Amino acid sequence: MEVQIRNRVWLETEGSKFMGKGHLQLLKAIEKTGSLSKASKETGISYRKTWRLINQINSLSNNEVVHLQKGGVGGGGATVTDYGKKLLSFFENVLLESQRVLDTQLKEHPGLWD
Amino acid sequence: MEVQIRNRVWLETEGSKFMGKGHLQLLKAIEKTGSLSKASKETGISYRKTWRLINQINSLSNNEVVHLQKGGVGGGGATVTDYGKKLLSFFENVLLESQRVLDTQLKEHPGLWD
DNA sequence: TTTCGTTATATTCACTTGTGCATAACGCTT
DNA sequence: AAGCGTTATGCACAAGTGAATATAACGAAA
Repeated sequence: MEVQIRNRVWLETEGSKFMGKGHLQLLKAIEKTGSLSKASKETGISYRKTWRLINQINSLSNNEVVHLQKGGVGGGGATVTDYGKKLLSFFENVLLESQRVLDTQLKEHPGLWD
Repeated sequence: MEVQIRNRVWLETEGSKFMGKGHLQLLKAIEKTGSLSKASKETGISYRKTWRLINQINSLSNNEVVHLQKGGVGGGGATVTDYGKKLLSFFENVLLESQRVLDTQLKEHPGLWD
């Protein structure tokens, strides 16, 4: 019996979801592409959801996480702020670390799945 | 800015969910009450879902986790097997430990939420 | 054979979540 | 002033999830 341990981690503030896996994917894709629409295609997440997630993380945070420009050269664009990059790095670390711990716990109990 | 870190942990086997938070609550309640219907009321989880979760964990596991008796004395009942108790104990530990690790990570990065 | 409380199962409804499509608003460039 | 690609937003639809309800099936005890 092959057992895997999975987890989902997210940050909350005042009961509202602040940052999760989707946010992380999008922040990375925005860094790479420079726009919400391209990040949407890159990740496979619909633009509707993309916009909602970025709007969420921006409005819940005291500091701006993604800077949005509507109109202008190239039609506009989106960039991850320095603060956003710190946040991204922190959360990515948390994800890796937590999964590592869980896998360890699993290995410490062999023979439980016979 | 008050930030909390949350997580959901579950076990999978062959792509199907095997055990999660709901299962854990129910196993505890079954130990206490001796029946699915009472465990359902105890936890506030609907009987439909209760039955489905227990059926899931039983059919995905090689060993019986909850022993179900349909009909008979008192109409029947449900008991957690010895194996089920081991499983319960393991998973409860994993939940506590993982939350502990996440909270630690959060504390290691003060000033990120100013 | 009847009774009892339980397990087992189908059906319907509401709620949530995400997609897809359409369209407006924007502001720099030409 | 026109064009462009982007952000911003509404609306209808589908899919998944769980609650509520009703009812059948079961088997030991009386």
